[in-house]
Amino acid sequence: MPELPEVETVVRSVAPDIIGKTIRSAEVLSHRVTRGDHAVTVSSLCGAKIETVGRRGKQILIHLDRGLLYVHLGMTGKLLWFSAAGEKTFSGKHPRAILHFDDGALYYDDPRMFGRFEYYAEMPQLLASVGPDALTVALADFATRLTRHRGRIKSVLLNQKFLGGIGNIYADELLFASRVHPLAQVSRLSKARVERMHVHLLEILETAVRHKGSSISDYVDSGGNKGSFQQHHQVYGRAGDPCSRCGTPIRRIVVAQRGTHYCPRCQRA
DNA sequence: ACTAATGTTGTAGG
DNA sequence: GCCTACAACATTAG
Repeated sequence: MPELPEVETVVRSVAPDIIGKTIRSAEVLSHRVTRGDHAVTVSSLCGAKIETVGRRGKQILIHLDRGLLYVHLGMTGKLLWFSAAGEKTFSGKHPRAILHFDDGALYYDDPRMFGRFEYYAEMPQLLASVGPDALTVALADFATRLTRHRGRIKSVLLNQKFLGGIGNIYADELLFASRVHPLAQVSRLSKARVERMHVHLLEILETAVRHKGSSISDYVDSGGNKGSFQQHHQVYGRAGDPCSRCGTPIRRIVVAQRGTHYCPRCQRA
């Protein structure tokens, strides 16, 4: 569900719901999503005030006046805000954690439970291993970091240690826009090709954020609203469809255990 | 019944 | 250590 544009959209939508508010009570319902001692998590969260809501790659960082709430949406995680005033939005069917405020409640809903919802008294090391954010990385940084990785470009793009935030959808869309074959070896990419990839990376992510992300199956923001960038996908989920550039059918292969979509004519090996 | 799904982690082998 | 492939995690939808 969530790559950088979706996570950014969630952060932007949930921030005004909770910033400056105090958690009155907390419920933790899953031992998989929230690890450690649930009683400690609940007692730590109770009475804490939300100061800021931020993001690094796909990681959501909710800073409290005492510690940090770390949220990763995994594949199917959602943060849903329920206003006590009424206007019910989206009813999650798999709540894994709930924060109650005076004027509403924030639900962490996640059917597959691949996500995380964890409290840390101190800044965790989780963040250290994630590379710079893909939305703001400078060309020089992008190019330098690329040379430190080897293997297939698609695999490297999915590696969060390289850049934070790119997932399966945006990796495929970026490679199509840049006309790079997903199996291309990173070491063989020309300087011009790398520059082109950097331009398209920022362009695609910014556009996707403007469209509030891609709603492929059930992704929604904290108000239950879907994104619309899926309407602009050129290759992702379009196997067999004609390429928008040349008309050749889009092909689907598996790379790094992920479905990978590309145009065999526009993206030569 | 079978397959694939927006993600990450651990294991084994090269 | 880095890379690849594979399995695993748990659930839903086509």
